[in-house]
Amino acid sequence: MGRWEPDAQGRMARAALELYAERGYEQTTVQDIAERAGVTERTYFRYFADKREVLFDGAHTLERLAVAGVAEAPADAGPLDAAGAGVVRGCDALADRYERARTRAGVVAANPGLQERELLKMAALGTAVAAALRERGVAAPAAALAAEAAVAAFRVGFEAWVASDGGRGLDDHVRAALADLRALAAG
Amino acid sequence: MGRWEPDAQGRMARAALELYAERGYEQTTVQDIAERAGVTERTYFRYFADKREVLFDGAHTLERLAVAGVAEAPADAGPLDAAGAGVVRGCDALADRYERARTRAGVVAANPGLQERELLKMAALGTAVAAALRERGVAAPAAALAAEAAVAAFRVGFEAWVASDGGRGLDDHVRAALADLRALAAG
DNA sequence: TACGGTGATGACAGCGACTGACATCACGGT
DNA sequence: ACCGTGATGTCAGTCGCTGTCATCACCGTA
Repeated sequence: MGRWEPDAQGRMARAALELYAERGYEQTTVQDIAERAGVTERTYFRYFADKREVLFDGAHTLERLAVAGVAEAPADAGPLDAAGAGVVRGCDALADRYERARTRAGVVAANPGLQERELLKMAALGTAVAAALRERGVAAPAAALAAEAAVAAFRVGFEAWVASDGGRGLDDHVRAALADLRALAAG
Repeated sequence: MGRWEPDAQGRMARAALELYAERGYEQTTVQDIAERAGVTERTYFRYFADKREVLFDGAHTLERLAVAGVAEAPADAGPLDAAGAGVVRGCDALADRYERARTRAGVVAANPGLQERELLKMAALGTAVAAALRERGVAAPAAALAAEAAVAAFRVGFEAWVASDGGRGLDDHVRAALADLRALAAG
């Protein structure tokens, strides 16, 4: 693999997921990833902030979709409805990547450090959704709570999805979690 | 400070918070903390797993209180009520430490790495509360969602507390967030 | 008092994550 | 053929973190 092969970032992301899944996150060095991708360690750190970030380069897409979903929710939808519409829209970012999502979820579940990063991304998603809600005129505290609740439902739905056989879509699971949440709060 | 002065852990925790607040987390080395506490770097890592953990040694107390609060909630309380009672009970762990909590919150807010750790602790709190709810006979999915929601309310309440002048107690803010959450879900 | 066991600490070497500085390379335009 | 530009390689260095072993203070016991 030459020095100027295209898609260095994609090669590194794939190499990292493979290695993390094969031998574990801690047993993989950044140099291992760089070698498999045909670059040097220094180049890795030009694309990814640290050893973990390579697993989270799709987070931005998810966030962008969710914000769009909130903005385009019906005008008469309440805060929780709008936030729910956002995270359901975000599901499009992962819809056709069930296998990869499953592998990745297994890697993350096996390492607390990676869980930390995932939680930070989810928190950022919540912040973005909350901002989108305020854009709709929702008051700040209600926006924060509705966003947090919707993101919690997304997480629960995501976990159910990767634990399933993939027969139903991620969005189905997330919608079910949102419905559960409403039932809970009412009870 | 001699080699065998008592309360090495407490000294290190105080030194770390001071240094993180004075010059920032990244500008502080573990050796700086160890020196101010009168120990060596190696001793630091015998008490704390890493450079961040020194700010989170109270998390266990919070978790234990919350679990007790859930277990002792009225038998006829719903899942969200019981989870809410848990996080309200957890407030006792911080009730008389407003100043320290404020300083610590500022340090954490200034560093994404510390936010990650805080999120992990909150997730662990949610897991523990969910387990306590299942102990009460709540079904697994409902327990997870109720716990997540209650922890979200705790976080919102905590943020309001440290942003306030400390006139009202942390538990007041958390109770208000829980009430907001109910109103939201109903709307 | 002398002695030995025990737990905490210090000293040291080493790996790996991450960064800054500078050289080098491929490519496109002139 | 030349040059500017951006991506990459090379190198040195700091810091987080760990394993290993020696050392120290304390405590019980003879």
